[in-house]
Parts: sequence; structure tokens; C-alpha cells
Amino acid sequence: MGFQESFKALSDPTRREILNLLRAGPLSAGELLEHFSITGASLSHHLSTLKYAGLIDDEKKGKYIFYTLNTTVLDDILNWMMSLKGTEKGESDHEKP
Amino acid sequence: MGFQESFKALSDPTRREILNLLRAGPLSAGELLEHFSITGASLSHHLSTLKYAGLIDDEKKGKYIFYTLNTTVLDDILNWMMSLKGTEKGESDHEKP
DNA sequence: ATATTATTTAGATAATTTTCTAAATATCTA
DNA sequence: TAGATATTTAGAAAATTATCTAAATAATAT
Repeated sequence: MGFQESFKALSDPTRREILNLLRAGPLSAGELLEHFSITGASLSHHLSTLKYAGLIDDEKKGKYIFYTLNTTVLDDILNWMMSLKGTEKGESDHEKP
Repeated sequence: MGFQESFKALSDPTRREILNLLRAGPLSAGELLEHFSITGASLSHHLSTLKYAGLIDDEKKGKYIFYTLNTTVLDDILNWMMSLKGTEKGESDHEKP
């Protein structure tokens, strides 16, 4: 999984809102659906995009599938962005090199 | 400019490479073009996408237009991602709350 | 076993994006 | 002024994406 899929996944507002909702803890597809006015099929596509990008995990519990945030990819993106800014991983903002 | 445009801009590998190249300092469109095998027109579109997203600035100097990295939007994205991770702005990774 | 509920998959359409070639604009130089 | 160079804009074709409805799969409940 590269940045390609991650950024593409993050570029949709519905998907970003899904991630926001998952901050509080795992939610099923149906619980997520209540927060949007799209069909279950559309939500399912968004979830599979997020999963393909590595941004969420899913776990089947009986009739439901619960989705959780996976922050591993976010960390990779954070590091890439910090290196773009020229800031090393542990470096403070206040140094004058 | 919202996250929409920024993430969309970042989702293309050519555009991410442009940002990487600009880390070292300003470059003209022509100088950037040498690093890719696309037409000038395509590059120009990528540059306008990056500019619209607020990720680069441009400055005309005579015959040339020089592009520079603008890290303001990157900071906003970094903050959003850190809040997704549940990490406050100045907070260390090592605390156990 | 049948019906109900939760979710995904298939297939279609409309909108967006990437890229190209060709033409336009702006600046410099001879 | 005419020609060359740097870059953008216009217009079109091909690929990708978001969304929908309808159908399929899987699990639970009666």
C-alpha cells in the first residue's frame, strides 16, 4: 500500500468523516450509515476504499462488521509530510540551524 | 481551501514528486519538466492543481515562473491527522494517560 | 425451514481527472 | 520588429470515481 491509495482515500469528505467517527471507537457499517445520507452500497464502497488504503480494519462479529481506525498509515504520511517540511522526526520547531 | 483540494492534489505521484523537488528550493516550470516525461501542458496542469490547493506559490521572474513549496497547508493537514490519532498538538508520544 | 436484518457485490450512469496536441500569451534577444 | 523561448489555455479522448438500484450472501430469530 503506497501513498497513492492513502491520499486518494483521504480526498473524499465522507471518508474523512468516517475516520473522524471511528476516533471514538469501533462502529458497525449500520451505525456509520446513520450519520450519512447515502445508500448502504455507497458506504460499503467507501469502507472498502479505506480498508484498501490501510486506514481502517474490520472484524466480523456475528451479523455485524465492526470497523476500527488503523493509524499505521497515518504515521507514514505524517513522517513523509514532516520530511517535506524539512523537519526531522524528533526535531523541535524552535532550533535555528 | 479545504482538505478536499489538498488531499486530491497529494494523491498524484507526479505532484508529490514536484513537492519533493521543491524541498531544495525554487524551480522554474522548465527545470521541473526535466525530471518528468510528460508534456509541458500536463506539468502546467499539475502545477495549477498544487497552487489551487495552496501547496505551492509561484513568482514570475521575467521569462520564467518560479515555484516554491508552501508548508502552511501541510501544517493544517498534520494537525488534522494528529487529532485523528488522538494526539494533541504539543503532546509527546510517551505519555500514558 | 422461512423470514428478517446487515452488509457486500454487480452493473449502469454521470462526473471528474489525466493526458495529449495545438494554439495563445508573454518575455527576451538579435 | 521579428524570431525564439517559457509557460499557460483550449479542446478532446481515455481512464477513474461516486453514486444509484437491484441482487447476492451471511447470520439471526421465529
